[in-house]
Amino acid sequence: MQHWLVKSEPDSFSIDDLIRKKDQTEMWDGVRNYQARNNLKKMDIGDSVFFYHSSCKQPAIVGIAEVVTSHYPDPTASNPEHSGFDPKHSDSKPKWYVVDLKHKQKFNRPIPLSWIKQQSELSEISLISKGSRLSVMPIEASHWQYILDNAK
DNA sequence: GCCAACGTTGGC
DNA sequence: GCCAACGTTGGC
Repeated sequence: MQHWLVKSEPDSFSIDDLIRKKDQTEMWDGVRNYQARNNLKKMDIGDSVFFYHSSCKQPAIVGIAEVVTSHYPDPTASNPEHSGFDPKHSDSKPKWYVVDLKHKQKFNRPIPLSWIKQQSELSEISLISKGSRLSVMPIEASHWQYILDNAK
């Protein structure tokens, strides 16, 4: 099993929004970056995902979701009415993909970015290293475990 | 609101 | 294929 981290701006879609969804599940659409997309395509059903709040007062990992589908074409990319529309994308020749994510756990204590930066054990984590602006990134098992142990 | 760090675009 | 210009992300 692999571990991941996805970012979301809580003003647009927060972990509480995910919890309120039917089956606590949401199609994770709108990824329009090749590296992030490639990460998305590597996701397997059952993989665990940190839910990260970005561009807000306290950027932090706020909980865990689970991958419940394999990747499939992003329907918002083939909808001209949608802001994520891409004329180079089609259902027969998809360019962009989504997976469905299901809520699993919300931390009592979010893990702030500021704390993560202070941990020498996490100095190599993808979240704070080069290319850290990706909205979908892999997390090493050791980093995952270290964060979990401090989340409770 | 600023700006660093990227990614993307497009002229050549 | 290079690279300048531009756009976006996201912390601060």
